[in-house]
Amino acid sequence: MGRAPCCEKMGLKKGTWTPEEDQILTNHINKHGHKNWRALPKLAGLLRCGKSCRLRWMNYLRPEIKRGNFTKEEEDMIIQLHATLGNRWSAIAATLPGRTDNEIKNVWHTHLKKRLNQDKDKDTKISSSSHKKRSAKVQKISEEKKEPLVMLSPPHCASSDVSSTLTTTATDNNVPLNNKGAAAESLDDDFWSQVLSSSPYNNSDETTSFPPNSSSVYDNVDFWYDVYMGAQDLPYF
DNA sequence: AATAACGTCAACCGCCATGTT
DNA sequence: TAACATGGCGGTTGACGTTAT
Repeated sequence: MGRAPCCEKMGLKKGTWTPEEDQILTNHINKHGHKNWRALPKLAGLLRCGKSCRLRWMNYLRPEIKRGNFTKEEEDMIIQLHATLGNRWSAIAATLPGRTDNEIKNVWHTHLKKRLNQDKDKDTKISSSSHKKRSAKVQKISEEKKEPLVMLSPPHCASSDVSSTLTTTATDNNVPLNNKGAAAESLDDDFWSQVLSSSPYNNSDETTSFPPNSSSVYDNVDFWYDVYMGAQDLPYF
């Protein structure tokens, strides 16, 4: 037997969502949550397939979604994480609260790829001082890595810790939280173990938080930068 | 003013992983 | 354990807005 189609094609609306549809979906989810996406449109009275509803909610309607342009810090973080994670947009999104994988993917394709190419062109012409700084930083990291490493096992470094630290912004009990945390959890344990063991933030002090506590995600850019730089030393990449 | 070219972004599609029966 | 259902992810598309000619 073949796989069941995602949704009934007949009679279901496609394309841009109207404000009315948004309102209906938002009201329904605020009231009942979204335990079953496939059943949701019928229950809410929407002529959309469940997948479409889920996408609309996840990428646009969730209250924790941050709209507006990406900051320089966010863009830098995306570039750095992309170098490490590749096109694992959901994993990258897990580190940027309020940003969706779709949004990050779009920004990457529209802005950042270009920016990277430009930077690359510049780099081939000038050896920048920032590069030297980074090299010095990497060297420092390498030196620190000579110390015995204590591998953080997932239960300790726990991607769930990552997700809770980085993505938990909603508090409405009726509304299931953004599941992007699960995306972070989906990262290979091996990956995080390797990256973290390479990171200067890895030490035997179990009280060290991951990432370090800070008032905003932007304060963590250095943290992710260091994780990234550490990861670059891994043969895996 | 017209329109072609380009950029942006919301949304769709198909596949895969995981959960359930 | 197999079959199926569902959620989630990444790639891609197409509509729309903006800029250049």
